[in-house]
Amino acid sequence: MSITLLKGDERLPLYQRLADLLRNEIKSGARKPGDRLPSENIIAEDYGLAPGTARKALAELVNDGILERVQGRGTFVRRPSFDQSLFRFFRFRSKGSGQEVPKSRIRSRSVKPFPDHVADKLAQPRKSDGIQMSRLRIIDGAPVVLEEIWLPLEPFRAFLEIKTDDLGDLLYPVYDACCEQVVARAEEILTAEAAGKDAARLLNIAVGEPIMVVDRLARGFDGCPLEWRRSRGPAKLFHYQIEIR
Amino acid sequence: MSITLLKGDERLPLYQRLADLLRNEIKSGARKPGDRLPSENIIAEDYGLAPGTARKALAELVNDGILERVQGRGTFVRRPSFDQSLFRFFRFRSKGSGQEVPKSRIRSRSVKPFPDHVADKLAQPRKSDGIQMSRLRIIDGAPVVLEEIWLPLEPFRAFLEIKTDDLGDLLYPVYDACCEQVVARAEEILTAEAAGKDAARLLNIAVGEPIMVVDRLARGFDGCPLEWRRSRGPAKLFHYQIEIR
DNA sequence: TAGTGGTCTAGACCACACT
DNA sequence: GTGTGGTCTAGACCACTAT
Repeated sequence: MSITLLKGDERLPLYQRLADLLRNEIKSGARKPGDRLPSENIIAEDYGLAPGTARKALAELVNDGILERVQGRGTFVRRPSFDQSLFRFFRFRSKGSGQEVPKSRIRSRSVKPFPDHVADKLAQPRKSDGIQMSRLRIIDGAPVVLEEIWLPLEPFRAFLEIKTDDLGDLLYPVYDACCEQVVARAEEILTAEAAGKDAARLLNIAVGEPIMVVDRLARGFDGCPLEWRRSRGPAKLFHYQIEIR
Repeated sequence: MSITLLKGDERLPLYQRLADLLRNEIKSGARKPGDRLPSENIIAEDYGLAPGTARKALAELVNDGILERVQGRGTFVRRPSFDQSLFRFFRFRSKGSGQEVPKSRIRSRSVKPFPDHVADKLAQPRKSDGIQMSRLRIIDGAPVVLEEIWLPLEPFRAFLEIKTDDLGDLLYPVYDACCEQVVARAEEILTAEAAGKDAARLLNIAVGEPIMVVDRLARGFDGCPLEWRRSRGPAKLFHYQIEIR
């Protein structure tokens, strides 16, 4: 057997070391979403492993949701999907079907100083300027979610040049197209609070009614924070279900 | 190669059919939590498979959280743990550490007719009698969660004989000990509402303050519903976090 | 037809737990 | 020491995709 070409802790199994290596290549951006990886035989050959060992490493990454394998086509770096976002538990379905993206109405977009808690999340200096946006998401003409979005000025300066009319209902593709920033993952936190005056008016509910609050911090491949947003919707529209085994 | 001894859809791979078979044995109660399975070699032999194939089936069940494997000891049916319950996102930690089970104060226990929505969940006839219990969970002397619990009269009649003082802070072990009912899994649903008069008084918050509501339907191995409970706590103590990849 | 991943086999060797 | 699961190898054959 040839010498192992994998670095890392020698006590770890080979398939682990290979998985870590590939994970890092993806994190660092050396491999981007949609890229095809070499076949398992090629990978195995390259690192002096048996195909089964390479296969096990790939299986682990598939399990982590980082890779996707399609029989006959190859192994691909998975594009992040927000299918599991807490957001989808707001029960907006346009009458009948489900699944659609709610329409957005942009209420404002401007450059102003970050609130301290946002600056901290985005790893920006306190009191420095950022881009703030406020949107209302609407289904069948009824407001369902109010969003406050913050971006660092760099690298999102080009985002300010885009006409509001050209912003669709999804922002992440715009970040990619105009600023070459790709959201790779995110953390979400769910809390609840009583509706304040402004939120109540915009969401068309009574002051003091409970609302669900979802804070999301979106990150790039390198883990660098890209966007912070807070989404608020009436609690009566929210319904989150999990399984315990 | 010997004939396959596995039933099921012949188009499915062998490891899938074996996994399905074992899953059913566990669901039906033929194998109970804590039971040790035969070694992978024995299983492989029994069904005329290669060890690697049996291994893959077992790996799948480990991934599903149904089995647990310990090197040198064997493969075991996993006991359900409520580590992932939404419940743990109520931020009660006794000063300092975390992790403890909050103390319970039983407020009442009696036999009365199910509310319709509870009867439906527990698959009992509407208007029939059930066991109702109300508890307050307490940390450091402060009330944190109010619970309403419903059980079907059968098979829980023996539960009524137990002295309140003998009920600890955890109920599921009691169900097992006195009624031979084991909770195998559960579904939880999270919503929020404004505190009513009673809840506010018991939880020591203002009327109208938002509270988080977790409904849980616990089931036995056969999927039969065993217990329904609704837990309510102040939203300000609740903080739920997820990762999106 | 060539190349990919998916299934399955049949072993060798190691680390760990019991007793 | 014996038996368990964990790692790793080296292949065969199949199903699917692209050309």
